[in-house]
Amino acid sequence: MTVGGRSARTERATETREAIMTAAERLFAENGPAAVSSRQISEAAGQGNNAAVGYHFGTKADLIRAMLERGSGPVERIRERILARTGDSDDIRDWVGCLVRPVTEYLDSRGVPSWHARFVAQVMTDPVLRRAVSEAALDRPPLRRTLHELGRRLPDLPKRVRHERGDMARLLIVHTCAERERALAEGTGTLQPSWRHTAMSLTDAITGLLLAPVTPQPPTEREENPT
Amino acid sequence: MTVGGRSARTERATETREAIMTAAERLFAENGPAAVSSRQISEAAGQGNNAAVGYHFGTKADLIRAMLERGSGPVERIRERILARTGDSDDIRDWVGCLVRPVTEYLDSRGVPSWHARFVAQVMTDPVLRRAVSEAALDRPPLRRTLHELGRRLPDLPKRVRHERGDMARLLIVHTCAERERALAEGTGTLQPSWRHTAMSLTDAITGLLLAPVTPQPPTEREENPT
DNA sequence: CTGAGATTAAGTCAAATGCTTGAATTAAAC
DNA sequence: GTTTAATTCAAGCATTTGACTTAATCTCAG
Repeated sequence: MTVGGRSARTERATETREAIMTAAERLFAENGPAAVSSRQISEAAGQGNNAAVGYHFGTKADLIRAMLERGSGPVERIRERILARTGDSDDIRDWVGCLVRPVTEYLDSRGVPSWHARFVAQVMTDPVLRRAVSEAALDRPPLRRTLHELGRRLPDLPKRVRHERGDMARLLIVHTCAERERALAEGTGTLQPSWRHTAMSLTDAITGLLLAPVTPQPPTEREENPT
Repeated sequence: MTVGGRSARTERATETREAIMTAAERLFAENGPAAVSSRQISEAAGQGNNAAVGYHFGTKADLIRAMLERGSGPVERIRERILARTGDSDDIRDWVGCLVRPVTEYLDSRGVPSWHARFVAQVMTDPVLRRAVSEAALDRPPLRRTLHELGRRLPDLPKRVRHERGDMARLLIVHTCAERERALAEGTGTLQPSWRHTAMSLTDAITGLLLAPVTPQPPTEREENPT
């Protein structure tokens, strides 16, 4: 029966796809996406077939898109759960937490070592891959709602400043998590850099960042010389 | 005369080296360091010799190190100038400016389009290249002094928190500048995302980040249930 | 139980890459 | 004016890569 598409054949294929994505995540995180060939990924996934990536995903960019999808699903589910528990709190930190915690808790759930944060950071930084992220990870309803609710509770900033600081918060979450993940994997941190602690640090920092006073723009361009 | 080592021959070589680094900066920023071959760089630099990179720099990692050096020199010189003008101000924003402005002003001096910020961001994110950055860009005396003076004026944070937030500030500067540089190059920004404006935004944000209140650590691990 | 379609295995091939080599060019040194 | 060393050029080599092809294996509907 093809009920639910769960035939043994599609299941086998799904296992292979998962194996490929898991292997790719590690290889990408360790070497950078551009430095890893589809061949290597297929081999690392235990597939004698060196064209397995091509067969199951198409191009390497397609594989990366699928990997981003795989991650953003669980993250958004966690966000929905936290969002529900947050209700209509007026504490800005709660809403920043809705931004941060889904990511850290997902990474926590992946155990140590995890590779996903480093993988995402690399993809986001790559000039040709970066656009795949916005399509896959941004524009999810729970995230949009979080941003909306957070925005309503922020002191009224100029639109432009709000946008800039949103970008900075995003950069901070992605890259800080990547660094923590590395520290966690290498066991380098002298102190426990747990994901719970990381979430708290990030929440503190981003809250401060969003609430920071805005230096008024000089109306026109002037050379710096504030006497 | 070999006075000052400025013979015509070494000068020619220096020109070639500069041409290679300039071409590499653009290619790296546009495609990512791993996706660009030494051959391509040599060709883009106008060298008929496809081995020019190898001859002048050695491996690609050596080239990247040289490129980082080339950038960090001017940046640190600007920092010294700003540092001198800052004197012993007690305004934290002034000291954060000593962190931010050398970078933005250097990028400003490179005109539009520039590629250096994107190049550095990529190198910093690459798992194998990243260590080259710390050696080349960090550990410069003016930067160390800035961090020291800034630290003295910060409210006393736990050592660990201070370190974490320093890392975040660094991430923020590097990646925000990279994004602005891209926006500037693409002319995408609906509003003027000038480097002066970027410096101000970053200074505001980082100041807020550094001064943010610290949520006290729970002494032991507890499950989240803040009711 | 059998055949069709899906999946995996194994190998081929042209193009690209890093590295090396030797010849040609150039300008300083004698 | 010849020698010498630094630099540039052009080609070659072993390896890798992505795309493609062919064959073997597996699943399951009829």
